[in-house]
Amino acid sequence: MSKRPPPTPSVTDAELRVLQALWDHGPSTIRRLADRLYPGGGQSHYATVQKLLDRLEEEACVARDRSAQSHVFTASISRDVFVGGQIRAVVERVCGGTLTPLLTHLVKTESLSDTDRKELRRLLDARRRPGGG
Amino acid sequence: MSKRPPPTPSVTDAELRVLQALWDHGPSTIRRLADRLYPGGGQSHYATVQKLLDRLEEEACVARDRSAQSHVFTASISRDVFVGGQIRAVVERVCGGTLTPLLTHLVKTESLSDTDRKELRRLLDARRRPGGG
DNA sequence: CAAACAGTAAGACAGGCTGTCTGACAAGGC
DNA sequence: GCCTTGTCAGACAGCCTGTCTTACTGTTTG
Repeated sequence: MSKRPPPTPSVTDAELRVLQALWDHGPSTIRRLADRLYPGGGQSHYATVQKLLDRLEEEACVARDRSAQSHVFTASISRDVFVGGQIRAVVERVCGGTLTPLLTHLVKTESLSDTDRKELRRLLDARRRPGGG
Repeated sequence: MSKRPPPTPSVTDAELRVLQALWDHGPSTIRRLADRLYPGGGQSHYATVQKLLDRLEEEACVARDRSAQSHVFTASISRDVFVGGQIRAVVERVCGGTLTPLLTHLVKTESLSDTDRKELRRLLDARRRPGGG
C-alpha cells in the first residue's frame, strides 16, 4: 500500500529496444541510438528512432535534455522498476494483484535456479532484520 | 531444461475475460459464457464470445468438446500456468530470462505483503526438503 | 546574405490486431 | 413445413505500430 509504481507504461517492442539501448549505454542522442539500432540505416531510421523516443517521452520512460542542440535522452525509469511494473501489470490482470499464486507457481515449477532460490532466501532474510536502508 | 512452458499465448483482454469465466465457473457452453459476460446481451454478443473462444482454441488455451450439440468449452491451461507463462514472457522480454532482478525488485520494494513473504519462505523451505511430490 | 549541413517537429501511411457484428448453414421439436 | 437453437465464416471500423516523408530551425562557412 505504500509503494505506488504508477500504472505501467506499456512499451512496445521497438520502443523497448530503444529503452534497452539507453539502459545499456547511458544517455544518448538520437543519432547515437539510430546508429546502434539501425547500423547503416539512413535518415528514415533516424526519424523512426525519433518517433519512438517521442512516444517514450510521452509515457515518461525517457527524459529529454534540450539544452544542447542535439537533444540528449536518458532513461527515466530503471530496468528494475520497469520490470517490476510489467510484472505487476500481469499479476493485476490475471490474479487481481495477489502475488502469492504467482510465487507459488514459480517456486513449484522449478522455474527458479538454485542461485535464484538462494538469492531470494537471502533477500527475505535481509528484510526480516530492521537494518534495511 | 526440463520444464518448457511453451511460448506464451498472448491473450487479449476480452479473451482473458472468457478464460477467467472458465476458470471461475468451470466448463461452459457459449451461451452460459455469453450470459455471464454480457448479461442481457443479444445474439451479437453470443457471436462475440464465440469468436473469442475460437481464437482461444487456436491458441490452445481452451478445449472444445463437440460431442453434444452445444459445444462445451474448458480451460486447457490453468490460471497458475498461465500467469507463470505471462510472467516468464515479460522477464524474457526485459531481462533476458533471469528472474533474479525481478525477485530482487519485488522483495526490495516491499511489493510483497507479510503473508506473501511468509508463504514464499514456506515454499522455499518445502523445496529444500526432498518430500516434494 | 546565401548555401550547405545537422538537427527537430509534425504528420501521413500501410499493415495488423481487437472487438464487434451480420449473414448463411445444420439439427431437432411441433 | 416452420421455428428455435446452435455453429461457421467472414466483414467491419477503430486503434496501435513501425516506418517514412516533408517542412521547419539553427549553425557554420564564404
